[in-house]
Amino acid sequence: MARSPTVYDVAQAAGVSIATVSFTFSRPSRVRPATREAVLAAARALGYVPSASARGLAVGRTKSFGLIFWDGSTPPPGPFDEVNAGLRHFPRWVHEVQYGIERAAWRHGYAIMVGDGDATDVDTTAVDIAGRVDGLVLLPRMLSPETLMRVAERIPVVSVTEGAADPHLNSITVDNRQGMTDLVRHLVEVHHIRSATFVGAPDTADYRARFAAFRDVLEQAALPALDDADRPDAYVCRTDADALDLLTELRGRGIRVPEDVIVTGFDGLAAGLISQPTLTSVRQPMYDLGVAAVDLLLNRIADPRSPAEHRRFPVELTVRHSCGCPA
Amino acid sequence: MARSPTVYDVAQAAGVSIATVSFTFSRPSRVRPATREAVLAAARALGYVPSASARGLAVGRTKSFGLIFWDGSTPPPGPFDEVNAGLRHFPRWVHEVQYGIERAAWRHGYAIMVGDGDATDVDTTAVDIAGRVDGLVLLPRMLSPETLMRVAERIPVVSVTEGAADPHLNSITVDNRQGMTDLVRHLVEVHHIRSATFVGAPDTADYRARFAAFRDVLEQAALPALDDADRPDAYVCRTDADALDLLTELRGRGIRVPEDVIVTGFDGLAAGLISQPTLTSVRQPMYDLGVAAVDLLLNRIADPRSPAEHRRFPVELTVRHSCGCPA
DNA sequence: TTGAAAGCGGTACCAC
DNA sequence: GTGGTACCGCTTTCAA
Repeated sequence: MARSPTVYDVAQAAGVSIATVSFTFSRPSRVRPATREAVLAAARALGYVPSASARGLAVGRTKSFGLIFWDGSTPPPGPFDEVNAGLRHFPRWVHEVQYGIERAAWRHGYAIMVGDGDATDVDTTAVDIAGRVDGLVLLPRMLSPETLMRVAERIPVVSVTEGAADPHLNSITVDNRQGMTDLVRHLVEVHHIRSATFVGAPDTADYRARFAAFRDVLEQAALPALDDADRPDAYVCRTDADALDLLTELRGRGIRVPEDVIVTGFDGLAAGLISQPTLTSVRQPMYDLGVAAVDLLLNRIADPRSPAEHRRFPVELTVRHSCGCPA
Repeated sequence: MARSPTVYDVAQAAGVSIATVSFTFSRPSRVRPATREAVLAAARALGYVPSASARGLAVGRTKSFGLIFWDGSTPPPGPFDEVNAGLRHFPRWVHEVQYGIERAAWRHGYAIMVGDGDATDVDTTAVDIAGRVDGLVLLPRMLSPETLMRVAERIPVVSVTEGAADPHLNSITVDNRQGMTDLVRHLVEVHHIRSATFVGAPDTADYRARFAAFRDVLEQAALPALDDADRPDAYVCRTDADALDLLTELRGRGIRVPEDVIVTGFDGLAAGLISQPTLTSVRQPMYDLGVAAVDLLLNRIADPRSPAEHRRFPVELTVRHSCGCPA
């Protein structure tokens, strides 16, 4: 790990100026073939690797987007594979969104810088990452409003699946209301439930929307929303993660799903495909959310004074066995 | 998106020099509380976001690791979710390794920069990413030897699951030989196969090791390794991806698995949990491979003159239904 | 405790 | 077509 060669070293070795070295890489046509060859040969011989920091500083762009990764799950201690049996920790919602972001960014020549949104001080992480990239994707429940504004003033920011409190911020959301409505109607009309309980704290915009839809459908059907004390006909969980946890708990208590009680999730995680029973849920188009996020970022970069965009994606009821439908 | 405030702006607003601003953030104890407050207030008021490019240039480190992502699958066109039904495209081997890398890196305060290894010119991508980070993780089958050496001369590099051709490069491998041996022995001893065919090109070190083990076990048992023309008792695939493709093809031809023929994979993808039939395979500890990769990188950074490390991980036979064992 | 100033490694404008 | 050079924004040594 000797000191890395720089443009200066390459220039000297090739007997040209650093400007010529720079041009050789940025606009090869502007430099005479013979000179170009000499520069490239010198670069190769020295093992020249351009410093992105220097370039970024000079041009003011980094050709990369940042992603503040938010997991929301306590990372498993111990051997991951064992703890993850049943796909409980991977892949989750974020991973699939991230994959969409990555592919979309790569297609446009951007790299992705992923920072830890589960760190104790997310705001610091966010500012740190923001300082390195040309645009930032935020996942739900992340930053303090002040940090958010601070970052958004510097680079384009898109918030995935959190209604934009501030209309100046780009956002991607999903149709939580429609998804939850479809789900609960299915339970009412097909499985004739007489009561239901909503499981999970409605503490983000997404979840509040889901809970509201849940409550509305029950009201329309004149059915009661029971609290945890009673055993309802159905537990409607705010996320798949909640639902999977509940399945485990119910099994421990000897309560059968779906025979004794119905359980449903929301998100469409892979784990719901292999759970016992398989999980009825509402599937979000996670990959596409990620792709759209990059799209908005690129739009803002192409035209910084364009207005903020807000896109809403449809979701899809996925009927499986935990609601009593055939597996 | 006005011009971003810099240390100069903050210094001016706070009535101090840029050195003091810098110290306020890097060594707060070195500056008098009153001064510190003034600087922080100014920074907050201006919405100061430090430029990582400038810092990186100044200190020569970026506190980030690079990952050249290699998928090996043709990215699905069209709506991803539909194409990915059955988890065929996500999550794959790389995704789980990546997750391990990310978590491990974050734990040590490093961000992860992910670049596209499926791009037409991987070498260029690699050099580009290498110029931005303090260490690089390479996934299988990636770079030309020249590029590899060039990059490795500049920053620590660890190659995941590719035997280190060059002993100077850190590497993580898995015990392909043992895994394949266990698998084929299972087929011979439990399912009494009389013949088998290896499916998939043995074009990397990993796969060559698997094929060698496959052949050796058959030889010891005095059994023939048939080529594709004949129908063997078992198709032993070099990867799960190959096996899943084969399952689809066989179903199309009306051939039943495992009744008519056995099919096995290698890797332990999630898709094998929900395939019809579920897939007998050999599971790699992907997450742990990622964690180990970061570990090696950190070791080299802590002591640049320490010798290259090579770690080999055990794998585990995962018996499911496609070999004829009970589902 | 604070400030002045010299880099860090590129880019790109302006001369020649 | 090529070279000289002034930045880009931050860190860090050295003096005050």
